[in-house]
Amino acid sequence: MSNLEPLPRSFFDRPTVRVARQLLGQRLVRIEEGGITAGIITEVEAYVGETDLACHARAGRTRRNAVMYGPPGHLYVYFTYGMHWMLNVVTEHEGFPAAVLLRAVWPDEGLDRMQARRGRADHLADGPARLAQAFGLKGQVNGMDLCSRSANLCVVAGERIQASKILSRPRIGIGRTPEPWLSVAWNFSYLPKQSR
DNA sequence: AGCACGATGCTCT
DNA sequence: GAGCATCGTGCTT
Repeated sequence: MSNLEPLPRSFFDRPTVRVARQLLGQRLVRIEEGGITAGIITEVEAYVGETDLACHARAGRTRRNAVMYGPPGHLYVYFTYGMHWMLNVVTEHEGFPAAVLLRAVWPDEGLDRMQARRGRADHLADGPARLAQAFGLKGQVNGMDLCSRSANLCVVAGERIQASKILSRPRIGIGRTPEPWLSVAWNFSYLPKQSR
């Protein structure tokens, strides 16, 4: 029986880069009527405030990014490239727009549901859009609270990843962003026991 | 293993 | 109208 205790809001109410690094190794869990879908978080990215020119909040508050300005521990979901949904967890105090993009998880429960939703048996959740599809999440869950007792989607404690095992790289897919934001190493990942 | 490209529609200027 | 926090396919090394 797996742990279903959500990480507390205080976990997310901290500097975004720290939250991002510490999300590695934790488990993303969705509770459905048909069962549990879950995986270990293996890749994330930090997007930090209006000064970060890769962050959706760079031009201030809009209808799309409003959730990022809200309290930490909520889900920020947006649509891109005409077909893909991205999942982010809001960080830092209310009023400061920042979030961590979930880019990959290592599936460890509910593989059958992920395979059905992905329409294939491999590459289930390695990539932000694949992850969202594997968990069956779209725009309708934008703004959801991941820290409430009754949340059917949350982050629960997994294993702690040693700092020496964490790889830092520039963020992916932000090609026209000016420096230094283009090159700052705010993509964090690690290799779980097995390889992809 | 790596690159090029098309799909497809929302958001903001 | 431009630009996208991407993915899958197909083709080349």
